[in-house]
Amino acid sequence: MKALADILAELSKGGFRITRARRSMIEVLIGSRLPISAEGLLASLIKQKVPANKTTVYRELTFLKERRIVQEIQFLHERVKRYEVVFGSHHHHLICMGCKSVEDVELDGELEKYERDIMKSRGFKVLNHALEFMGLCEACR
Amino acid sequence: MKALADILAELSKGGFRITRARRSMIEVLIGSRLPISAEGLLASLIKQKVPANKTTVYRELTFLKERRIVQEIQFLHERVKRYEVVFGSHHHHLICMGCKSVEDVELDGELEKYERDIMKSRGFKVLNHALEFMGLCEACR
DNA sequence: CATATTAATGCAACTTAGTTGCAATAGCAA
DNA sequence: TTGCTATTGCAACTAAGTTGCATTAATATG
Ligand SMILES: [Mn+2]
Ligand SMILES: [Mn+2]
Ligand SMILES: [Zn+2]
Ligand SMILES: [Zn+2]
Repeated sequence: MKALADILAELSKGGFRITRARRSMIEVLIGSRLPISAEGLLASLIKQKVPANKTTVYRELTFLKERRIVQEIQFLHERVKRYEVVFGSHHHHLICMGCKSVEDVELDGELEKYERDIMKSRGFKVLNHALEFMGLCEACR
Repeated sequence: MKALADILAELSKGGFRITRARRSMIEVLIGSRLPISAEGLLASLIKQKVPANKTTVYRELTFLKERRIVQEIQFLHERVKRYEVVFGSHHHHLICMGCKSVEDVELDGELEKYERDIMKSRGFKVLNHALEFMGLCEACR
């Protein structure tokens, strides 16, 4: 779990400014348990009395994506994009259709086996993948 | 691979009308190698001199989805939805980042093992999943 | 064939999610 | 304190899809 101070220091070193909006957005992203949408992020800022604007939010998300500080996620059953802080390792999501909660899962070592099979049998070189599981969490079953 | 005549017969039996637009849309969907977008579908119809309209295309796609004749696919790297005729079995896609081609892959027996693991270790019951692989096809490597 | 019923269509106006140009503002190094 | 320029806000725009409503056209029936 990346700390706010580290991220800010890294940006500062890169010649970028630490504005109120930037700091607050990163705070909200770090504090958000489930991946958050641009709209949700904006609502969070406004609730915290941080003056912010739709355009700023989208531009800042683009900025943070470019720097690999956040990653964009498109859940299959939603039209909006969501964003989460990039942790060390690549992971996937378990999405509860009951309560809409989202949990992380890691199972990449195993997927790599498929990717080798795909290479062998089809000549297709997998560089990336997207996987999400929809279902019911323990509480909702 | 489902045949046009079968689909039309089934719809006719259900009390639905076989219109020029409906027939042509199903034809285009059957004939399209890679999943096609609403816009692409409309362009196809117009090229074939089938009078059609954006609204009709979207409404027909909704109709065909409800009847499980086509399925909607959201590729992660695109904003538009795509549609393909539903073949017998559930499958996934290999998307070439070079030439944008799309190939089908089936590997579901194996994913079920993960889903059982997820159930055991997290109490999360997987009901559905989405998986796509991005990379380079044989020709583009 | 003629005709009634109603499924399907076309148009325009609307919505949602995100983008862009540009002038104004504000971090921060000096 | 000041200058440079990164960042912001606003309004206008775009892309993808949706909706209400009046009109048209499949098709069942006589
Ligand atoms: Mn996550
Ligand atoms: Mn397919
Ligand atoms: Zn739940
Ligand atoms: Zn290719």
